[in-house]
Amino acid sequence: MFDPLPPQFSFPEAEERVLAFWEKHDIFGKSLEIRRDAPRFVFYEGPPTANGLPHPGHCLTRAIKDLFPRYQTMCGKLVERKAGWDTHGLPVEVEVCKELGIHTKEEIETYGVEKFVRKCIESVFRYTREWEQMTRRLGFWVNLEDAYVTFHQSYVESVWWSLKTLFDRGLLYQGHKVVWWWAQGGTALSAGEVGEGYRTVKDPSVYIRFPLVPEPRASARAVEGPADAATPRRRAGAPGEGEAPAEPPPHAKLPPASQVSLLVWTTTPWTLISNHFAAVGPDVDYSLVHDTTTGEYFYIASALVAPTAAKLKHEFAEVAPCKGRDLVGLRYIPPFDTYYKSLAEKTAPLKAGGQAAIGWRVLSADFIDLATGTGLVHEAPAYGEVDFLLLQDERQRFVGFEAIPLLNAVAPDGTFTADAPPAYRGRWVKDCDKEIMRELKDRGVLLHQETIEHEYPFCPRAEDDPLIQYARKSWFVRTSQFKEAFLANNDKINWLPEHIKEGRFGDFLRNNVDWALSRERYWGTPLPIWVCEKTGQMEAIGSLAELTAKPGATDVTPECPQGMWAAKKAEDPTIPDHLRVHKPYIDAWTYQSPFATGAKMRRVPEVIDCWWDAGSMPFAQWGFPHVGGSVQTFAERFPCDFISEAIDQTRGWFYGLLAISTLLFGDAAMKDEYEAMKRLRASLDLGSGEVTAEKVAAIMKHVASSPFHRAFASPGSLQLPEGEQAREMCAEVAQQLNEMRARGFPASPPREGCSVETAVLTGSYPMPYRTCIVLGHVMGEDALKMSKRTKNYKEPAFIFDTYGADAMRWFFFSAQTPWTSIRFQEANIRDAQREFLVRLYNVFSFFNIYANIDGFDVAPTRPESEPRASARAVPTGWRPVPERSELDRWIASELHRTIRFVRDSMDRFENYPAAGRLKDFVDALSNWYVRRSRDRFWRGIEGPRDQGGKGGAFSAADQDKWDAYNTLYETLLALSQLLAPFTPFFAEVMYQNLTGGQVLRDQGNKGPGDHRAGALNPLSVHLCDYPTADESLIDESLVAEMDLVRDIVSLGRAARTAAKLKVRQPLALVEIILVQPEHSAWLDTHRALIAEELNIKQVEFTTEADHYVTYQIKPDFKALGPKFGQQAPKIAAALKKLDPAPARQSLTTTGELVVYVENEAVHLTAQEVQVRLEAKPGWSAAQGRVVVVVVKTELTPELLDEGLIREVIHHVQGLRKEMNLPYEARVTLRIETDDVLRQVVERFADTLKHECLAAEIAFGPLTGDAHEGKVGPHALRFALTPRT
RNA sequence: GGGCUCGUAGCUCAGUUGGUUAGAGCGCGUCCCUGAUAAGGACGAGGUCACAGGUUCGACUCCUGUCGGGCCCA
Repeated sequence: MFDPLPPQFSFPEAEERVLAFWEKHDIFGKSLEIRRDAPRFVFYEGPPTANGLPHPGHCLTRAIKDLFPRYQTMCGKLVERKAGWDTHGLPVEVEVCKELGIHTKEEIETYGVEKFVRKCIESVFRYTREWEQMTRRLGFWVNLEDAYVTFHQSYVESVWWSLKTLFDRGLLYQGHKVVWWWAQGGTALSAGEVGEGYRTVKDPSVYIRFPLVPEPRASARAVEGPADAATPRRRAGAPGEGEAPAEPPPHAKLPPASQVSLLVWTTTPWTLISNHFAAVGPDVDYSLVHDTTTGEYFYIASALVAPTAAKLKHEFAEVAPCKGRDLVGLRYIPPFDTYYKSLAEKTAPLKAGGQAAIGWRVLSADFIDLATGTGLVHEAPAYGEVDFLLLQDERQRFVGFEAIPLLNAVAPDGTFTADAPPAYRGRWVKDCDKEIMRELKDRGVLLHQETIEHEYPFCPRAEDDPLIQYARKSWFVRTSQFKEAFLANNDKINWLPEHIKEGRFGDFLRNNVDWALSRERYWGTPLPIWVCEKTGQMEAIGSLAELTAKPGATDVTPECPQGMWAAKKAEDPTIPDHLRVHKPYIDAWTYQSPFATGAKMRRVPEVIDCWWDAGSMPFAQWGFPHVGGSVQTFAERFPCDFISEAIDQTRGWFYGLLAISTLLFGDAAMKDEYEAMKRLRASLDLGSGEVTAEKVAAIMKHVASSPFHRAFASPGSLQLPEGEQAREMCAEVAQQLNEMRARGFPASPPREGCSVETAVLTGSYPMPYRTCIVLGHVMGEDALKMSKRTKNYKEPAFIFDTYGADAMRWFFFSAQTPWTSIRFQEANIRDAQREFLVRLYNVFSFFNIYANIDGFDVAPTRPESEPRASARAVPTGWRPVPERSELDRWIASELHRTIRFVRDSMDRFENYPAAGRLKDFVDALSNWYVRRSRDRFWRGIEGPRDQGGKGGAFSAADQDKWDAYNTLYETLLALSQLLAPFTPFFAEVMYQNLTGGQVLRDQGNKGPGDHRAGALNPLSVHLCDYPTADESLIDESLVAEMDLVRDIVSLGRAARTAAKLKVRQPLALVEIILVQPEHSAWLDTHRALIAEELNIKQVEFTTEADHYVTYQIKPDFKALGPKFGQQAPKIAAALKKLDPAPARQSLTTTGELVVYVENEAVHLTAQEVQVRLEAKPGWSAAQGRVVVVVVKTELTPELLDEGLIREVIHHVQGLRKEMNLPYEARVTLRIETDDVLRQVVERFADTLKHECLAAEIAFGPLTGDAHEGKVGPHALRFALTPRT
């Protein structure tokens, strides 16, 4: 007995029961426990921020993140799922500021950094409860209790370890970065904030003369390598070598005394004071023009000569054209001598040899815009990002990176410094624009000024404050050095969709610039660098313990003589301990400088980019390497097998993971480590010096802190000294190494026993993740971005309550590939549920109802003591599938084909094809297997139920019935397991019901629950193994034949429709014409089935039916094309001309066909052509690829009468339903109609009585309410009276 | 402005190394079933595969350009 299903099944209610069941029995925990010793499938959780509410996009991410771990678990892997939370960063600070009603850094300082940071820590978990509810309700199994949190001390210290490692390897450096700067507030703004504040404003637009230095070209440019000079910035997309070499600039031919200038354009006159270079596009066309008004000469972009002349109201006569690259290297006099007066003659050595001036030269740039201006651009690198990058590229050409200074006459508060001319010092730069223009005009440098309107950003908090681009000191990680390693790692990642690898992500990697790490903010991982107050020398610190162990380390401040942390903690014991490693507490720590006596080391003020936090999670989630056991824990779980996030993470988390892992664990890291080891050995003098326990301990300590030695080095490579103690330590290390290798670390293990050196040479790239599914964005109902304001999407909770989590999950998995951007429409979710879950429920419910009616049971029918082949229960009438009927063998074939397909797809992380296949299978089960099997389920039972087993005492009819039950039962049980990763709730409901489990019964559903199968099955479907395809049950030809029958039936119906003959009208004959005779023998045995489905009395098969059809011989291009190439269309033409009947004859008898192309015989095989059939006109026929179905449309009086009676039955049954009569209610039927129909009814009275459960049929005029209908040409009035 | 990506039926989306009849669901129309029943099913109409060139014997598919949407970066 199966627990009866509730009359009104509610998916959301059932899901709540399932959740309670899972929690009560800790099914998630058990699913890990049963795989405790299994190989790992490693999953990394990309940490979300909990200071915003979860929306449908997060549901998609979490659904995908749940699907594959569940699948892999059922496939026998251990899939730990540690949750994580991203807690640092500007968004958190912004939220807190909103709450406090403040927004500047100054206001934060006034409010108090300590109080502010404590507000931040409260804010980050504001919506934790909502996140946890969503996660639980969606069925995302993840370990929330043991989540990693980026602000936790162990996490921060782990991040510190990574930064210290990089600092010690010289990969962390200080430089400049141009940011959008709010000068009045003294802070940089994020891209998002800048985007908020754009307004249309009027700004000056000025044309300035940069006179060329009147010295001979030879001396001016001799130091410049022309090819080098013509190489634009690397972002330009690689012109460079192979390009036309630069020509001498045309003005060289002018008389020596000629006045030649660059004509330059800018909209920020205040930046001219810090002018450093001029830029041209190397491939842009320029012209040397003669200003006939003044007699001087200008360089100007050819395309802009005319508009500029018009503006200046000068006449320009073109003298000679040239390319931008010809101008590169020319020197000029800037409009202000701020820096020029002292630095004009300064040169610095080039890497390529020789010297070059450190400024006021023409550079080549790729950002020259010919829409406005003059095509020559003034460069003040401190005030523009592209300008600054141009400077960085120029610096690369010099021996010392700092050989060229950054010229900057503006203070962070936006006023001119002492470097600027006295008139402007101390004044807000934008206020000086007018005076600067007047001065330049007076000096004759400014040729023209006007105003333009354009979009310019303002501070979104202080609307009158325009932002400026401004270079700030910043810390960088030298990621650009690792570009090749990034690309090599990227190559090993399985990206879905594939184009991410070479497209968006590969592209980003190829254009890699150094990671700007630091942020001048408060709530983030503090940058662990301490600076000597005297010498400026620096040290990185890897942990709090390391810091406090430094000589003279203390956090005593004037306000806190007993130490800041102790004081604050005493003041308020509720301060979370994790804050010890945060601002402002960490800033209090100082220690003795190792660089200068009596000097102190103080921390730099910055915190770091929170993307570095997130990208560090592979090791930081374990507190690696400080926390005990974390080295091994990490090594066993790196790299991971699977991550998934939305596409916006390409440059965020996906990049962070890859970059940080490559920097820390890549071959360059190993090489550095190898060198460090060598240095350590040398310093300990192991070669000849005395071996002491201290020396061994020093080496072992080093080894212990190094993941590379643990993972890559063999004890031999350490060249440890001899001795009992050393040997023991070696053995210990060796054992650990072997264990880690056994668990698959590193990703590509070097040969057994090879040294670090060999590992470096063989190259072992630690990509942090093997497979990454990049999700599309979830859009609102209107295909626009989801917006809280317009409310264009339904809340997840609403979907859960209305349709359930399975409906949402199934929609995500089955409606589109995961990288398609999804429209989150309620209707789509409802449809997805109806076409799959509801359909499956109907089949499930069908089984449940009739299995209980017939007493089908899966309880063991033999004594427990009797040995069984398997631990499975033996259900009523069970026998092996091959002994069952064809239909059973067919659905078993389909089931196992489906299992095979779903496994293949899921192993490749392709949920969409897998879901599609499951959908098709459920469709086949519902619309063919159950439909065709109904009679078997409904047939009455002849003998007792408890026979069977060996000796099979069932009658053939009973056995067939039990076969049907067993087949449907086994199919549904397998389906519940197949679906478990996709729709874990409904899968559990099915499984529990089928195995006598508890989910439904716990809720007070009545039902005896008397079968014992449950005891033999795992407690939950999620503790089962994923089904494995049994190839022996797959009968491919049966599948093909059944497809053919379904095709034939479908075509037959189409033929009927075409002839306007409804299925209710019986017909005499259907002719089925096959292209190939191969299946006809099998089809012959299925005449009855086809006859029944089509309501046609006689079914005939033939391959020769020339009077119904014509033949067509068509080329099969897939075979012909590669073989005949250009001849293919000619062969096609020849085939078209062929007489098809004899051609077909030739093919069937000789298997060959000869056509003539340009008088040459071409021999074609049967595989190279396709024979098609086409019905001749006048027959009602429908054609498929290999079959034509022709229906005989002739209606005899007998057939017509049968049709009429079916019509009458249809009407009566309709009325029964309308009257809500119980299925078994017997009725009296009264009919009023003409004589003809009456005679028909009388003739078929028995059929009518049987079909309509009519005990009596009465004829005569009807009074009162009678129903009316039309039966063919006859009018019909009728009424029903239930009999008691 | 640059990079990536998408554009296929009224709507939402598939389309597997290029092969000549481009698919599904919804919606629509016609019909069937009435013992899964506030369900279920069949059939049909509907497409210049955004546009324009090119490569090829052959292009929805590959290349170039244009137009339009999205994302990221300027």
